[in-house]
Amino acid sequence: MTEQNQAKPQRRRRRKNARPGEIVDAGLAAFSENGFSATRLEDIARRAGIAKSTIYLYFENKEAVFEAAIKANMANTMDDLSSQFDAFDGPTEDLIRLVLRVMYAKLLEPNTATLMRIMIAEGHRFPDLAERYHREVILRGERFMTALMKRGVARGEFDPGPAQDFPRLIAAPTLMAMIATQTFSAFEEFDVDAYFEAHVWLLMNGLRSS
Amino acid sequence: MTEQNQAKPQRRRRRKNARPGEIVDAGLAAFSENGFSATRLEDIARRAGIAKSTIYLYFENKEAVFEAAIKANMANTMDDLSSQFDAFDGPTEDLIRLVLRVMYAKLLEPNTATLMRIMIAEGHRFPDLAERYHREVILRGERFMTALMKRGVARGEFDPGPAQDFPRLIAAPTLMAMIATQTFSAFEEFDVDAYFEAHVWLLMNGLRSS
DNA sequence: TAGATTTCTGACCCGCAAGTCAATAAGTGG
DNA sequence: CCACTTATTGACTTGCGGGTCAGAAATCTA
Repeated sequence: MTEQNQAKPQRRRRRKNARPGEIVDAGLAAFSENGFSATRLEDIARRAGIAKSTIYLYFENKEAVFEAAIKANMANTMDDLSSQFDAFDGPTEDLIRLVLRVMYAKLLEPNTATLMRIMIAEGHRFPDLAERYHREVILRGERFMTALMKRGVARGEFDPGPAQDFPRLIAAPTLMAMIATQTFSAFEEFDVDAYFEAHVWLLMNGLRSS
Repeated sequence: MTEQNQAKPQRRRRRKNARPGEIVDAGLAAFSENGFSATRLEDIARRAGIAKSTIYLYFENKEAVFEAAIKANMANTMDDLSSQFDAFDGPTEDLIRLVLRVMYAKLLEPNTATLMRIMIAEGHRFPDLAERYHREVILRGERFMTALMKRGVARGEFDPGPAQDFPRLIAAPTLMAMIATQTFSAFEEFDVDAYFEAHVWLLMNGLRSS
């Protein structure tokens, strides 16, 4: 994201405006490896190539770094999706394919996956973050899926059915893929592409009007 | 599960064989609220109504309590499923319905949900636990789902298709429900029963032979 | 009822990580 | 090149929580 400076020769460089970004990046990386509690500010500092105390020049405390890291990543999570939708004119199946592809790409990208994982795990300890995540990611995603469904029904491609009321059903397998690659990757081969195809196949069969 | 003794009048009671169970229960409760790192042994002790040092009579250290808590819960997670399968004779759709119902019940039970959540979040910090979980829960679950699919195809109820290769697609929405109820329940109404119906509907439509 | 034995505990130790601050080096303008 | 400002730091304090242990209390045995 922002500039890396792991092993710059010159120490003690002054970079007031670049610092917050560097700290946030380092924080995201560190938090994703160990979760919130087990991450030491020292870790973050080392990753960012600065002293621990420098962090306190830019952030109130550890929690503030955490929040900033999450917010930074959350901001652009959903933007990629909307751009796909607007100017598409083909069958809804193709559109869903496209959208799901973006979702898979997003969710398998380590930063986002990590963020999601931490949110699932420690969300209830940061209620306002969880709320924000829910509002900005989950709900927006759902509205988006709902629009897709409606489009399909309107064009006579899908039958209306109870699944229309739970757009998150469409995304659920993506979550599963995230977990497979994040948590259990050491113990199994997981062919994301084949899984993706199976996901789409099952979904389309389920939605398609008969 | 085992006997609760939050506020027993008589203190310092000796209950050698009941202790481990009590500690494990208290541990599970505590860990689920705060995750592994943020949980203090003091918390566990208070919940179990004993002194912190008593824990060390029965467990090596904090991690051992965690492992015991997870193992205790894992042991019987899958047993409920197998019992359903064997002596069933109706259409596979009904069987899947039955199985999914058990899965939902299991996963929405706080202890199990919690365990799963922690596994997702901190799994990679406990590789052997994650491996065990993967083997005893994920893989067993998958074998089970595969058997269901085969049964359906053999009876001519389902078409063979790529989804057969990824039985976890069937279970994915259950995971989503877990997260909705665990992490975001404060911010939304979530009608589990309606969701369940929609899940089954979409799934059956997707699998059914046309 | 009086040891002997076993379970339990409070007080303690110790290391680690969050957070502070006076000293210091990097820039800046004259 | 020399004050002057300000970003940066390493050494320090502090509190918290994991882990230990000597002794107290419960239970057992006779």
